Amino acid sequence: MAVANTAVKIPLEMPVVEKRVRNRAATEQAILDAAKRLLAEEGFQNFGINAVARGAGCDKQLIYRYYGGLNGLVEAIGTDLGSWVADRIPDDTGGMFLLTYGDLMERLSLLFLDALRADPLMRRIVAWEVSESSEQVRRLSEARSKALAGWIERMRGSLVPPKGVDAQAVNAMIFAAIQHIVLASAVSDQCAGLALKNNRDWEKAATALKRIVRGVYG
Amino acid sequence: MAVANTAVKIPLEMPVVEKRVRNRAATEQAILDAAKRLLAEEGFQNFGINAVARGAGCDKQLIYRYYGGLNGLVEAIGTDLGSWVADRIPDDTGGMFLLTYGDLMERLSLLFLDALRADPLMRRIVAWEVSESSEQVRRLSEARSKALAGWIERMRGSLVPPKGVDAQAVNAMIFAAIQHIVLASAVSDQCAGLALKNNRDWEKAATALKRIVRGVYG
DNA sequence: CTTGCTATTCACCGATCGGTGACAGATTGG
DNA sequence: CCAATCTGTCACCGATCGGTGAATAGCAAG
Repeated sequence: MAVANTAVKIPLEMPVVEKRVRNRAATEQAILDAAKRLLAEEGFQNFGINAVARGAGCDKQLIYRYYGGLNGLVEAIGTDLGSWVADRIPDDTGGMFLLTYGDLMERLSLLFLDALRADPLMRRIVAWEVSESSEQVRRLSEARSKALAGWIERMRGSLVPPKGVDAQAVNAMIFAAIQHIVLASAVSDQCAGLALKNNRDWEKAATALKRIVRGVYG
Repeated sequence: MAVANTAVKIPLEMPVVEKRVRNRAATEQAILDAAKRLLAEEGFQNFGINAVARGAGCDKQLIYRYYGGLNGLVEAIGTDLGSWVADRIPDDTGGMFLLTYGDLMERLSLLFLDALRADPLMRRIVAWEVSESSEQVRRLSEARSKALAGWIERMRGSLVPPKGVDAQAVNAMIFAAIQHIVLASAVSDQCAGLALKNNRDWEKAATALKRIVRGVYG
């Protein structure tokens, strides 16, 4: 093909364009950060290659190069999740003496409730978990539940549940309740007729939660 | 524009195409059915005009004409939801005498658990509710919670919760637990470490649920 | 049969999606 | 200095999305 006009465009006024430095590590981090931010703020619905690249301010090709596509990127998010949990939920008893299993579960429940309320990324992941059954989300889900189980185990210490109670099943119910109520509140400020807007509402929820725990474990 | 070649294609072998009768009412119903089927089977993720039209075997234009687009269609689904609930959850006490509020809540919890487990459409809607905050899903959500509240009210009869317990908050927790555990089981056969595959597993869940209810309401 | 009316289909639009191949500029090793 | 390598950009692909205007096919009354 004949070259007709190769006139180079020379901008008369040099735009002080941010000199994008060549730095793979920084770019990888920017991509990962953008992915987490996007997922936390927009949810999994419009979470895709194009959106992440846009958010990271780089070309989507780099996501393929550095993470092997969305799958790898999601996996990287999952890897982060461990420290994420450790950073956000206290690992000690807060100076309290947890004498009984009931004490423990009450504290765990309230801590988990507050932590989930404060963590949009976690919330989006939980919502994703119950909405889709792809390999991607399965990995994320595993990472999350593993981190959570580790936290619980560390907090449990040597306390054991009372005999005659299927603690695993009961606790699953309790944690399920917390997760659902927090998810519901995040999208509609209520759950099953219970308002969940101000702190007053959440006090009521926390009290109900305590009552349930104490009703089972004493 | 000059007509160059208007040769009409005449298929040599007449395909025995299903003679599509002209019947607006039937088409509307087919569209609504396809929408419910699609939502129940595929979830809200790929729920759109094109998919519904494909599922109903008609052109998407008809969805705009008859329902005014996806919004109207979703609203129609919501309208159906009332009878949907009434059809699937028993409205009487099943021959049992519910003497106490605890009896009532235990029965309601187990009925709701089974009903939700057996109803994929409801499950998808609940998952949708906690994943998105659009106007569409808000309408659906309202219809669902209204139907549910009505059912509970009918079942409640004259029973009143014990004094000293915030029944609204506690019940919200209980229903939240049921919803989340059923949603989780539908996508991953487990919830918070508790397996939820066979009937044995569900027995454990039901027992835990009863224990929680009895722990609060006696 | 002709003339409407209505149900239904068809063709096309612009936007966005995930994905890929080719290229440009900076860096580095010989 | 040149050549290879690495980082980053760009243009393009086919598919699908929601949405719309126009044409077509069947029915009913005149």
